[in-house]
Amino acid sequence: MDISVLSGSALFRGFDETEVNTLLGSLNAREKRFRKGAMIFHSGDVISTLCFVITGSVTIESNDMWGNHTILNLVSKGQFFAESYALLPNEPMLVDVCANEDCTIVYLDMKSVGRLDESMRVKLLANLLTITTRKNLHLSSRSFHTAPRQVRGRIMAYLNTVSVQKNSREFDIPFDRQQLADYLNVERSVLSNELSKMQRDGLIRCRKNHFEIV
Amino acid sequence: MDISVLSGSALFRGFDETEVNTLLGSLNAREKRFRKGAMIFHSGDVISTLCFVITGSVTIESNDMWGNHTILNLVSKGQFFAESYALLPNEPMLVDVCANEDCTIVYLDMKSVGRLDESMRVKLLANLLTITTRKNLHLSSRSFHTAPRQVRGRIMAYLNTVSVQKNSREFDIPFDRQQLADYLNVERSVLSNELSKMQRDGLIRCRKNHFEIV
DNA sequence: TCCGAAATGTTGTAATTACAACATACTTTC
DNA sequence: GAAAGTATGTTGTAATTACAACATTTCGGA
Repeated sequence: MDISVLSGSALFRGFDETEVNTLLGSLNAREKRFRKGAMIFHSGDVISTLCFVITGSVTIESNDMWGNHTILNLVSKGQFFAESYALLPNEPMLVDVCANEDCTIVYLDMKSVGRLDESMRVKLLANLLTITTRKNLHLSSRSFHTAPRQVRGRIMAYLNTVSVQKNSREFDIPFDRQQLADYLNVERSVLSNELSKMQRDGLIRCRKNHFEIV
Repeated sequence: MDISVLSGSALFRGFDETEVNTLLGSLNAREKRFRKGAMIFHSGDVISTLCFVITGSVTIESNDMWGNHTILNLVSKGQFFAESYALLPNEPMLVDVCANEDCTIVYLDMKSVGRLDESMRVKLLANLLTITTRKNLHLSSRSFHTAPRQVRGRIMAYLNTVSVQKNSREFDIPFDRQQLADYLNVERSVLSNELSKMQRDGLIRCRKNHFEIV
């Protein structure tokens, strides 16, 4: 198992290499690979493992019975997912998790946290708290992206956020057109159309998933 | 200060009355009252206090420069808010917090957590973790309510959630029409209109904020 | 390089929503 | 209890979006 990415993660901040190895053992760390498009978790699953993305990326999705397909979040290399369900035992998942590309996931069993000695537990809990708190802010950012009533406003809200994150007017986004549409809660064709108009209006330039804000 | 509500809260689970009093001192607990409609925090504020609703309720809102007004969450008596900003120092708030009705708020300074002795800190961190994790699930529930493309779908998604929470087909909701519209991200008049249609179609019955799913 | 599959772009029409304007009902205050 | 103010319901029109159908581009194998 490649522990370099893991030991640099927010969860193990403040732990040295030896401690990380001990923790990985205590938390019964397991690695698993998925092919692009594979389902990692299904809505309704009950889990107790925190998940870490070693390579690739996954999408958190809501798929309801009327065919509405919504992407709530994209989790990329070096980030965690399923914290909520790992830390609240018996809460069935309300979302699906899919491999957005070929990826490697490490599972960490949170039921074992109680058995750690107190000094390790304090540090781990503090790190977990930072992770869930940051995830909170991240989750609400989607609300800002879907808050504008019109498609153009949503696109701009999203692109602005990415631009600020990447600290540049030119950047790649992790979504293809269909995924961006599902994330912004609009029709794919309407999204394509609006992107064309925005280019004609000189607001942006884009080609595939590379964007530039003019 | 009325500590009975506080000591029964998720934050102080596992602490006895004496410990709660000690903690309230260590965390520099302060109480403040607000009139309905008052702004408790503004977007851009930097805070380090966890906030607890003793009486009344508050709304978490996003108000952008184009006049879009969106309600992200309603926090009622016995619940916490601003955890994310309290726990991540120097993160400026992205939302406004408003008094939804006359209310009493207790501020708890999270900068002081590091000074607690270890056994108390572990318990407090574990409780904070539960709070933020639950808040995570709660935040994503709004995504499910706004996922349907059409107004009727959003209304039903929301009413179903409330119905499940209250374990009854008949219940009150905490929003008036304008607020419900802002929460579901639709026009107020369209919402009113759709509610009328749904009553004519025999799906629901409602009067003011009392609803019944038929 | 060619083919087929998948992704993206374009267009037109039907359906839905936004918005404004107004009617009605309910509340609060004096 | 009347008046004023607020909340809710209704309606029509303009604007936007959904949806379907098809054109074009891109990308990976054969």
